[in-house]
Parts: sequence; C-alpha cells; structure tokens
Amino acid sequence: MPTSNQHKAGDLHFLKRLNRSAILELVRRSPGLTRADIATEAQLTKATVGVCIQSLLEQGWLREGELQKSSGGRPGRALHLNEERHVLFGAEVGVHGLRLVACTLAGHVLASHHEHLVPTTPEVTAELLGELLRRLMSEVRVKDRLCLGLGVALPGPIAPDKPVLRLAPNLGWRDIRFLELLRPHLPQLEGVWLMDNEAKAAAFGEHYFRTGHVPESLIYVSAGTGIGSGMVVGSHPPLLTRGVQGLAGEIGHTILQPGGLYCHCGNRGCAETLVSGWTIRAALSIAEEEDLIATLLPRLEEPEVQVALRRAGEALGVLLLNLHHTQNPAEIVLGGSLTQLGDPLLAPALDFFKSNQSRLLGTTQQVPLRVIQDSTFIAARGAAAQVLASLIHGSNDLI
Amino acid sequence: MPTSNQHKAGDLHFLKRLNRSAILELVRRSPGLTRADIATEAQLTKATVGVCIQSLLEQGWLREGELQKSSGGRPGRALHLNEERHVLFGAEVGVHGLRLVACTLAGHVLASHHEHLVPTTPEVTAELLGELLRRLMSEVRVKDRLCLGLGVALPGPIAPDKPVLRLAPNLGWRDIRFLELLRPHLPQLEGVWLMDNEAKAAAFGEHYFRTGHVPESLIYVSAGTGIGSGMVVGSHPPLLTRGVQGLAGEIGHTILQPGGLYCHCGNRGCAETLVSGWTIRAALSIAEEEDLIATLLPRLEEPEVQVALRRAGEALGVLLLNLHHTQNPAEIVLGGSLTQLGDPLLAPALDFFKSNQSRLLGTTQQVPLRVIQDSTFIAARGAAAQVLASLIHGSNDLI
DNA sequence: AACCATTAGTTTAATATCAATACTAATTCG
DNA sequence: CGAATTAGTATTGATATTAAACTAATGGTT
Repeated sequence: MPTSNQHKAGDLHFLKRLNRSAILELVRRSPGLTRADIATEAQLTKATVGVCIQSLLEQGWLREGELQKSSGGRPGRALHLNEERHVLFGAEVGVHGLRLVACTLAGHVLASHHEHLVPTTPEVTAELLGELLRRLMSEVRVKDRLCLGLGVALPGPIAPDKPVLRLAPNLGWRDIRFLELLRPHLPQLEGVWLMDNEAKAAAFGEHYFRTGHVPESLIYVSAGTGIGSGMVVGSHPPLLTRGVQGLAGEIGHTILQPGGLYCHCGNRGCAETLVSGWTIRAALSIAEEEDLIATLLPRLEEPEVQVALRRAGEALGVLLLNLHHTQNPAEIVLGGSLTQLGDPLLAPALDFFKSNQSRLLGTTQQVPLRVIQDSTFIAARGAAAQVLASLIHGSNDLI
Repeated sequence: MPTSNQHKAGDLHFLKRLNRSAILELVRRSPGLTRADIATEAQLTKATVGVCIQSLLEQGWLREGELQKSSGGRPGRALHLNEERHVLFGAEVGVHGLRLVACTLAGHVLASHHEHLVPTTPEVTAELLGELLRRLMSEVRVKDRLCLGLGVALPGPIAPDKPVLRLAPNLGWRDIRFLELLRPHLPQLEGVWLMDNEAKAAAFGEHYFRTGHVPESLIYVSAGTGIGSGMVVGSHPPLLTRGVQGLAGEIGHTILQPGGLYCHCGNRGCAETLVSGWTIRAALSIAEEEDLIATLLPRLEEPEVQVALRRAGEALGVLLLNLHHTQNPAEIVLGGSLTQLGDPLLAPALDFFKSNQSRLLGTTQQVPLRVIQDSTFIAARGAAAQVLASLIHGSNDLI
C-alpha cells in the first residue's frame, strides 16, 4: 500500500531515500541499465549514482550482470534486481478457495499453492491460511532469504484508513480485521503485513511487475462471482485509487439498466444483474455447489448457454466502454474466473468495446484490452507487489 | 496543470523547492498558521521554516498577520497569502459565451466579465477573448501586480500530452491549438499559459481554492449542454485524472440504457440521451436559438416540463451513483447551467443518490453532494487555479 | 512590580547530501 | 600500439537542513 504523501516536506535523509528509491525503481522497471544510463535517466550525477548503487549492491537489492556492448568506449556493467536474497508472500482469500504465492523482487513466482475451500468463518480461514503459508515458507526455504512481508487479497471493499475488510458478500463476512486473525498463526513471518481488495491488488501487480514500457494507467477488471475493478495511475510511485470509503472500482454495482432486475445489493439494474457468476448460474439454473466453470466448459456449444453468455458478454462490453469514458485508462486487463469461458462470453464484450471506443475522438489508437485466461494467482501476486512497493516508496528504512 | 512527476530523483535545490512549496501550500490551505505550527505540520525544524518564510515574505507571496492568542508564552505571528501582489487570469470558452476572471492567490475574484457569443470560429473567438482580457487587465490595473499567467477552460477533451483541444462538439471545433491563436492578441500577458477541459478546470478550482478541511478527492459534474466531469485526487499536489486520451470524465457518454436512443456520438443509450441540455430541448421542443434556462424558468410548473425534468433528474441520479461506485470521491460538486432549474430536475437526482449510496456498506456517513446554483465563473476560476498550482508544484523557479 | 515558566522565532556551528572536477579503467577504431 | 571514447570512482566544494544555544514576548505567580 504505497503511502499517500502527506504534506510533503523533507530533510536530507528523505532526499537520499528518494534517490535510492528512484534508482531502484529504474533498475526494476528497466533491467540491465548501467550506472551511466541511470545517471542520465534520473538526472543525477555519476558520482551520486555510483555511491547509491554501491550500497544497494552491498545490501543485496541489486546484482551486477554482464558487460554491455561498447560502441567505442568502456562498456557499462548491467544492473539487475537481485532475486536471490528476498522473498515476498501473497495470498488471496476467494469464494472458492485460497491461493498463495511466494515470489521474488521481480514478481517471479517461486512457489504457489491453490487450496479449495467452501466459505467458512474468518477464524477457520485464517488458521488454514496460516498453515498453508507456513508450508509454503518451508518450501521456498525461507531461511535462505529475507522475508519482506505478506499481502492478503480479499473479495470486498477495504476501509481506506485501516486494515479492515468492510464487507465480503460472497463470504458472508463483515468488518473483519483479517490480518489480526492471521498473525497468531504466523508469528515467524516478518516484514510488512497488508491487505487489500482482490481486484485492486491484481491491478497493482499487473502494473507494478511489468518491465519495459509501462502503461501510464491501468484498470484490472475481475469478472467472477461478482465484478470488481482496480485502477492504478502510474505517477511514480504508482497510485491505487481506493475511494474515500474503499468503494472505488465497485463497477459491478454501477447501474446499466435503470429499473432493471433487483441486485442482491438492493438496487435495480446493477451490472452484476447482467454479467457475473451468479447471474449466469441463475440464467442456466446451475446450483451453487457445482463449479460454474467446470460445469459450463463442456456445454459451451449448447444454444441456451451461448445465449446466456452472449447476453452477459454484451453487458460486459458496455461496462468496459463505460470505464473507458469514465477513467480512460491506458490499458485494461480482464481477468477473473469467467474469462476461462472464452469466446462465447468474451467475443461480444471485446467486439463492443473495440468498435465503440473511438466514437468520440474518431480513429485514434485503440486502448489495449488484454484478457488473462488463467488469472488464478494474479491477485495473490499483486498483494505481494504491494508489499514491495510499500517498502520502496514508504517511509520504512529497510531500503 | 500540475506536472506529473517523472522518475523522481532530486538534488538539494529540488529539496529546497519542495519545502518552499510545502510551506506555501500549508499557509494557502490553512491561513493564519504560525511558523511554529508549520514546523510541526511539515516536520521541519524551526530554523528551516524561519529561513524559508523569510524569503517567501520578501518575495511577496506571504504576509504577516495579527499576533495569535498566547497561552503562556510568546504569541506566534499569523501568516497569510499576500493577495495584493499577484494576479491570476482565467477564462472559459463556452457554448453560449465567454467568461473571464481575474483573481488573487486565494482565488478571490477581483474582476470578471461574461460575454454572450454564438459559436463561431476559433480565430474569431480568440480575437474577442483577447480583447476582453486586455480590458480586464486594465480593469484590475495589472501594472500594480505581477501577472502569473492565464488558464483557459474549453468544452471538450484536451490531448493529455500537448495543449490541443481535440474536440468540442457543441462548438463544431476539432484539434484546435487555442492558446496559439490567442497569444498574438495578448503579447503583454506574462506567465504560465495553459488550457484544460472545462469540467476538469472546475473540479480543480473547487478543490484547490478550498481552505480548512479539504476533501481527500472531489468530482465536479458539469451538467449543461452536455455532461462532463473532472476528478481531483488530493495527493499533494492535487492530481487531476485526465485519462490516456484526455477522455476521463466523459460521463455523458457512459451508457445507461443499452440499446436506447441514439446519441450524437453514434452510440446508443448514452447518459446524454437521458439528461443534458439538448435532450431537454428535444423533449420540450425548445429551439436552439432560445436560451434554455430563461425559457424554462417561467414554465417550471407546467406538467410537461415537470415530467421531462424529473426523467432527466432520475438519469442524473443514476449517473451520480455510478460515479460513487466507480470512483467513490469524498465529495461531489454539481454545477453547470442545468442546476439553475432547481428542484424539478435536482430533487429526483439527489433523492436517488442519497437513498442508494449506502447500499453496499450499510449506513456509513454520506458522501456530501453540493449543488452550485450559479456556476458561471467556476471553470474560469478553476483554470486560474491551475496556473497557480503549476507554479507552486511545477519545476518553474518563480516560487 | 519582579520573576519564572512557556512558547515563538533567530542565530551559529555542525552535519549530510549532491555536484563538479579530476581521475582511473576498459573498450573500439585506425 | 596509441588516440578517442565512454564507464565508473575519488576528492573537493557548495548548499540545505539540523541541533543547540540564544533572544523575544507573553501569562501567571509571588
């Protein structure tokens, strides 16, 4: 959770940290830069960069790589994140189970685990998650690495000022301080602990762990039992918009059909009444005990299924276009379990989005929309990304 | 236009500017603070604050005010913005005319002018605006003050990377570099020149010129011929979300009724087909030559008018609720010419918004929704605010 | 009224950071 | 093999903040 800047004033110590962060961020986003490249990019002198890199190397954040090709001069030494020394943990509590990852500074997954679980109490969930995380910790031999912390993604809005899950309708939870429940089961897990909404964590990870060209902003849409989204604006540090009550991104409850069907939230015509796991279940009479995706995949050719998915897909297309005209992100990433249903659902959505997004400005370049077919560990990995970001950009002195 | 931070590294000069900005911002937001208050708030030492205040006083940005009440010690000296030494200019090019303001550092309007004008070419508009601004400059005796610059608000999306108005459907303009057209007519107007979308400028001004408690984020909804909006996230410096193509906030083209009426953008069921100046005109057969508001105000009791406005108001309510569930701002400000129609339009909108916004989280505190009945100069003043912000937070060395 | 405690603000010396410069190191090209 | 070029390091210097001591101004107490 990148700290939202307060009234920004700073001392020399702050300045040094700022420059360390900026340099680390540069190497993170563009692996293989040399000291000279960094000096140019960050507008610092070679001397300053040199000293800073020195200490980042000594502390194990960076490693030196190969020599770069020279074009008539001393070749520079490439710099990379040192992925051997640290480990980040991420977890997602979902409606259908728990997902856990351990990953490196660059977001590479060292180990992961997926455990099915029917919704139960927060206490039982925390205990199980604790046990699974302990197992994961031994699997990655956490003694060999410095553990930077744990991020937990949860299926509902989080209070913006304190780590409380305000509501998780699909779990039947309300006002849960999940980290406090989890901590007794994981006394040995050091570092930053944080929690966030599942779609926001996913959005953050999709943006933060990208290298090379990074989009100016990004929205992740999570289409599963419900529909959520998260937006990152990449303003160094990347900023997650949470909303004053943590409700930003609750696009499943934007109204697409005034006077339409009743939603479980009590309102009428919410997007979730047109596209969501439970709407598709209702339309096709699929019981809650059955796995929606597993049930549907063999039935995709059935006309009844095709119709239901096309209708849902059309609504999803409207939802995406509305995001485009409300937030206009540089990229949209579509994930969540429903993407596994493929073209019957996605083709209508993508077609609508692509053919209508340039209505206002005429033919400008299209906003890329990327579909993630297997988004199993996206949110867990994103929560781990938030741990790293909070260390790099926060007021912590570890970095 | 606050500069979006690049890869943030900095030297001592940068640090000093940062602290100067932070201190100036503190006084701007909380007039009457003492040096000691500032040292506490900004986490700087008294020495640093003292030196910095000294130079801000000498350069005319601040003035010392009254002594504060003491509670058993030397009383502090209140500090305020010095509103005597500078002037900001702002202008709005609207569908029905030009609006101009000259204002102080605190946003107080020194002089203003409203000129009716039927849509014409950018060149003619620029020439007229130039003349009116010159007149305003002499009116505020600009020789007595340092002119900090001019902001121009325009009714359409602006390219995010360069000062180009991409489209203004209601003026019939496309890809206009308005500032370049204006500059020859105002060679004597010094300082920063910038332009922005009308709703974004308004949003910025409503946030930036507020003192005391400042909302964490704010959306301004401009309901006039079309419907636009702008969002400010107050992350020091306050950040306007523009979107990768400048389309953020184009909520008039979010779809509220899939398969509904055709909008002039070519899509179906856009919000503007349900609530906007031109929709109300169409519903009540009011010709374009007539002033919509002036025509309707005496007719508000007519059943036909009541029905049309109630329908539009209901759609506006849905739009506001969708903003709540997408961006969840800490405050919504509703302005634009349509607010002058009062309760027949606004009551249904506000009722719907207020009674449905706590669906998800249950009874939490309401998000305040403030209606501005007379928003004539809001956008022009907001554009002036952007000039000030770009000086305080930008890389400019004036401050 | 004199004095003390308290808080505001300034001055001075010390410290820390980055910049500038000069330097060494390693490569290509002729 | 040497000149040119670029990478990276070491030394010195400029500058911003800090810490600590100091002056200033007020309220309360004796």
